Amino acid sequence: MTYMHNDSTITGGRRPPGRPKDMAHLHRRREDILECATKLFASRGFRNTDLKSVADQLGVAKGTIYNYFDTKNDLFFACLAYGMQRMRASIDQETADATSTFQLLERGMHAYFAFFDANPDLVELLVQERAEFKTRETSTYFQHVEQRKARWVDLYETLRRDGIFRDIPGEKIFEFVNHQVYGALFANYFSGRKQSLQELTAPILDIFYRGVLSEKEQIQGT
Amino acid sequence: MTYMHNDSTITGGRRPPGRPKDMAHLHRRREDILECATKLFASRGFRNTDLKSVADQLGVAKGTIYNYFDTKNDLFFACLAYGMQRMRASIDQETADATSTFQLLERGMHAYFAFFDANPDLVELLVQERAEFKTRETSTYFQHVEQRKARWVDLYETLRRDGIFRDIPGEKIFEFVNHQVYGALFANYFSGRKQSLQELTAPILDIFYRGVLSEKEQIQGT
Amino acid sequence: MTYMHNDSTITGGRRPPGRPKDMAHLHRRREDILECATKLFASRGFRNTDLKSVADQLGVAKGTIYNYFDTKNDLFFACLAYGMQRMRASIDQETADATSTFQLLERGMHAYFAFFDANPDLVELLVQERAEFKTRETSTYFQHVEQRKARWVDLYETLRRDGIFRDIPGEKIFEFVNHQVYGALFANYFSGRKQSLQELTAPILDIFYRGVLSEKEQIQGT
Amino acid sequence: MTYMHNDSTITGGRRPPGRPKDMAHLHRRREDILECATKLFASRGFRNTDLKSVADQLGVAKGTIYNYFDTKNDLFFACLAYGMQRMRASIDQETADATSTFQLLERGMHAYFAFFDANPDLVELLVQERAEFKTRETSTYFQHVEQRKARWVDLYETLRRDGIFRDIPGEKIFEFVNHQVYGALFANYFSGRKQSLQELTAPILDIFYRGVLSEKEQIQGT
DNA sequence: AATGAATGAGTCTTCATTCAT
DNA sequence: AATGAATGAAGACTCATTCAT
Repeated sequence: MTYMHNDSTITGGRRPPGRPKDMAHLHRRREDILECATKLFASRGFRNTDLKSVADQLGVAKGTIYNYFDTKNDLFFACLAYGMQRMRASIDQETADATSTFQLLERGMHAYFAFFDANPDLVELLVQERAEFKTRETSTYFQHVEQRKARWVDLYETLRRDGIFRDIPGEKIFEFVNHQVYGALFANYFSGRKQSLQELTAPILDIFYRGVLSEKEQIQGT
Repeated sequence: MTYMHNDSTITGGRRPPGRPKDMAHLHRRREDILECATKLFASRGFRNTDLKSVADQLGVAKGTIYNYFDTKNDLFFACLAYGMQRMRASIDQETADATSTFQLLERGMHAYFAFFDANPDLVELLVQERAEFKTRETSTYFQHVEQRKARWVDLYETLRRDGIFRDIPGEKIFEFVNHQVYGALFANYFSGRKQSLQELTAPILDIFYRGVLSEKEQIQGT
Repeated sequence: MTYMHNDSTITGGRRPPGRPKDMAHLHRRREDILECATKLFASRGFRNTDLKSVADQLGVAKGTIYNYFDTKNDLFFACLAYGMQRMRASIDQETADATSTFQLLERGMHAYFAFFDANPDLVELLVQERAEFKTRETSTYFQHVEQRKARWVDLYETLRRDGIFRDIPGEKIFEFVNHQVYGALFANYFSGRKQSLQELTAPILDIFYRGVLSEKEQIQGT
Repeated sequence: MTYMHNDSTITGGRRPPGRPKDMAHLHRRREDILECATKLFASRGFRNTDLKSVADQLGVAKGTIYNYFDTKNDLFFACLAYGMQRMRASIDQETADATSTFQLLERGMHAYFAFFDANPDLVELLVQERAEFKTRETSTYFQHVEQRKARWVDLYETLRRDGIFRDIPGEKIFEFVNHQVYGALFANYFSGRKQSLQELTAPILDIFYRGVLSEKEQIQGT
């Protein structure tokens, strides 16, 4: 039974009773929580981060966090989604106005590395996700990869048809690039030294395009 | 009390009082625990695995585990070390009698992939390590990589001096291969589909050696 | 701040400054809250009902409830009082114009059962009260019983003096009836089957008046 | 994989390894917990009793309780079952060697009241059960009642056939007695005064057998 | 060496209540 | 008067570790 004696004729039906919601405030706070939690999840690990410490860090009560996220797990996945969304936005923006195929490839890889140079916490979150939530079908990250896959495979196939790429299936090439990029990302993360990823773009593309064998060897190898 | 190498040389080889220790039994049980714990840590995650379940799985009491390993952390790191040791042994054996540089490279990569095809649990352990023990300087895996690094870099430098590889620093090449291999490993793990890694060896080496650009393009690109 | 009788006599009947309070509205809303809370307390239990759900059900904010009742406990006791008051009114009305002693007894019992047939929630509230507020001296319900006791005992004593009832203390008879009625009420509640209580009046009074022994046995028993 | 190197041939397969279980101790402790928890649940209510206080009362750690009962709910239901089992045992014993129908009725009622005089906590538990666990089909107590019902109805029917009871369905009589007894129990509980229930047996049976009307009235009433 | 009962610190989560607007 | 975000105390439950037998 809903309360019905709300005499809306008085206000002409325009304004609801009570204090109006401050949407901006809610949105801002939600993001504050996401950013703070991301930082802590990343630096201490999901299981070693208790919500009390997130709240303390924010100068907020524990209960407040629960006003924005139902459970600790939910908060974690929201951090993940928030990070992934920013990643997508960042890469899309960087690659939007590429004028050539090669430029697209270079910008894509560069944008990817640049984003993670600036947001290493997201790598940590991806690792945490896999470590703690084993039951999940696919990781958030790979859902993203799958979504973008077709686009890249098409690109590679075009280059192959045009005789620019050798006769290698686009899918294989995609896999190769994907592994390279992914490996660089995680190797950097796992090795503990936080070097710049962006700088890898050029050397990676060099080998990717031309291989390591000298000209002489390539001819012999044929 | 952790199980350690019971240095019988201390007693000068004379038989100590009491029932003689059944070293084989102790050693065997230690490995049983390691194998069982590895499986559970890998499938459920470190934090989601309680020692009670390890003990139950072994048909042993919880206290028994503590006779072999001081803490849960110790057990985890012992699992990791046990896995890494087996990985090293496996790869070393496969690459021992390579007769050419190219064969060494191929066998090395193949041995690596073959090992993880057969022991996917170790990948999980490496991820768990990074997820839970953030304070550790370097991950167990990268300690291994660093140890072997010089050897490979030397190899690449030789090939470069001999004019077989292009004029790319051995270190860069090492990094490239390392990322590729590492990326393949974790991509496979994170994506959830358990495909064969071994099959990747050939296509990876193909691109690694010759790049993706067609002959025509390579010449133009010069 | 709890809603209370706004004693307008204090201001001498002169109109207070500001917008005049819409007493009817306040009163009506107060009853809405009581009715909604009663339903939820009854169906979920006091401790399993949070004020948020009461507010939601009413389509009102949580804070609004606190404008009418100081605490959750207060709200509960108000529900109880509201229910008891309605019970008393209902029974008093039904028994007001009884013309004979027997009719009074029958109508009393019938009115009692009829009320709880129509308002099973109140039984739940009485149980909740006892379950949660152990410190309270007597239960709300038994305060009521005690208030009415003298009246019934007097009645029974009269019947006894008049030789209509056997030589049993009025208090004993009262207790017997009370237990019977009370037992019927709670047995029905506890057993889970919601049968009609009203139908019990006739069979109960039959045994109450004449006992179960056959005429023959009664004589022998003497 | 279960641990299999347990060389049972050494011990001839007779004794399991490790400290043998002290069954008596476990059983005793379980009952200690049940008794202590029953007391606290009864005096403070289920929701107002935290397991820490049960543990403290027992001079035991909180975790210990969880070694014996999986959840707080489980502990509660175990208390309930424990109490009901003792009730059944007590009543069965008292009524076992009754030589006549009347004796059986009297002893049954007396045993019932005597048990609850000695174990008032069980009444509280029954109320708590109904208050907190609304979803449960039937209350533990009424499951018991239903089990015993047939026996009593048969008895009453026999007395009716033999002309000892009036022509009232056994079921009705059972219901009447049940309500009386149940009402006495809960009225006593709810009213707060802890009077003796046993003393009620005689007056209840008196009215139950012969009714309240005087001989004269009974004849007229016919 | 093996056992498993006991321990208790650590955390997530709930929800009555407050109060600025 | 109404609103609902913020608060923080309270409590159920987990599990690594200890230790007497």
